[in-house]
Amino acid sequence: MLDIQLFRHNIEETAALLLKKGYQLDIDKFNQIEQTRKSLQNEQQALQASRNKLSKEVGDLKRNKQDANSHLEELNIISENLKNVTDQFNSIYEEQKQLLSEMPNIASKDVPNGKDEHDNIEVKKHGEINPLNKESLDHVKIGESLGLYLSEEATKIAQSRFIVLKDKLARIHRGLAQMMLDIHVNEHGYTEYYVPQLVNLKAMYGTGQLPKFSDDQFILNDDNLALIPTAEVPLTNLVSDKILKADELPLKMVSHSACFRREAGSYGRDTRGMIRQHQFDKVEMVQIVDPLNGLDALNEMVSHAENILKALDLPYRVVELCTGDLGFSAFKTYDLEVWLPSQKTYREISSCSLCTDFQARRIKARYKNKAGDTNLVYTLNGSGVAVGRAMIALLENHYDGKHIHIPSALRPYVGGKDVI
RNA sequence: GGAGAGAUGGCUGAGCGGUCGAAAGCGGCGGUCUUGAAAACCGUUAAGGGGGCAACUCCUUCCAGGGUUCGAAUCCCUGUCUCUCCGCCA
Repeated sequence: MLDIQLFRHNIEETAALLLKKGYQLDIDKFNQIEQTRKSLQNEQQALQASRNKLSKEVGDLKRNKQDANSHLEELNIISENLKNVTDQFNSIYEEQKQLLSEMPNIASKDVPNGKDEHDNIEVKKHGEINPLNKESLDHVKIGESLGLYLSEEATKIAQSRFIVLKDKLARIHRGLAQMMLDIHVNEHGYTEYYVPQLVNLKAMYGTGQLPKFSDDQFILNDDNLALIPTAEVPLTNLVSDKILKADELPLKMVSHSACFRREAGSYGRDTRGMIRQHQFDKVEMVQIVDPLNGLDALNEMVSHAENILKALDLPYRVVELCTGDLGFSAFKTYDLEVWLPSQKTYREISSCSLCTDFQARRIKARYKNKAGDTNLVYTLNGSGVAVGRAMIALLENHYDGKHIHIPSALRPYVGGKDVI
């Protein structure tokens, strides 16, 4: 959620910033709501003040055994008015809140302008594109030829966009997640968490998945719970309603979880293979930081994700997302894209975002600085990295026609073998 | 699933329908003392919002939502969560 002060003082400028994120603000409507809110609130508070004052006097009179009837009459009138005004205020206040909660975060000034992913800027390339996989077989062919990739079975017991992995492939998948966790914990200073993969709707609202993107979520309406689309949701909400001490920051958390997405808007995209699934595993990093350190933390987080790809010996590039491709809560985002020989292109495998105080305001995550002031924290999240896609990239880049070559960093996690 | 108890500030915890935004302790901050620190002592310290250039001032908040009342942390109802006991169970 954006700071409402942005709309009170610089609504034109704010509207322009929102437009870059693809949100069209109706300035007149907003101003009108704001004005109504203001006058109703003033009226309500004036009535409350006189009610409080008179009620106090009633107490005094009664204690002195004096007559309070004239006060009581006046109070009846005030009560009636107050009830009226309060109803009106509540409804306009709700309307304003609803409006604000559906607005995206604004982008950093230095984020490149653009419409969609084609306007993203490549900022870095790493690794040589010279895969062992000379025929550019895709992961489905490789997995099936090994007899370890069971898509029909998955469809039988679930639906399309689910997968069953068997034996060595399941082992690689598990090993990848464990390797990533160990690197983040041992080398990058994160604390590992195990978190609920169903969360309440308040938590989903807190990180920005609701109310606007309910179509993308699996929601269990009978239980008021949702399957998490990313561990960012439970991890970030860990600090909701908290006032942290300055020296507790930064908080660096990491978790391996399954992620569930309905992929409502992506019919027909990536239907082959396990690029885009309803259920996939991800190792997620979340940082809660002092606002002064937001950008440094973002750069650091990107390097943490990069280290995973380096450890796996995978060619990748880093792109900065343009304004039109930034997520709802993001202020600035870098994606890591890994080379997929079968598609002859780089595909997203990690996304690291600085969300400034956008989520913090929703979840009331604050910290007290040395001077004793209470302020909102900044939140960041990044994949470190998507496990399924890492496995795909590993298969496609390190398959020599017969075996999958295991990078040395991963070997301890898959039984020590250098080929599988 | 059944029975009972509870939810109060950063934390622990007291609280009679009005003098309660709320005792006390811890913690934080400032000071005295000290070469420095600790201890001791003194002071101070909730959050959110409205109005005002400002000094300041007003409103809201004691789990959430309703209700009773001139007035609710306190009384009533509903919900959520926590704890204890019983049942079931990976």
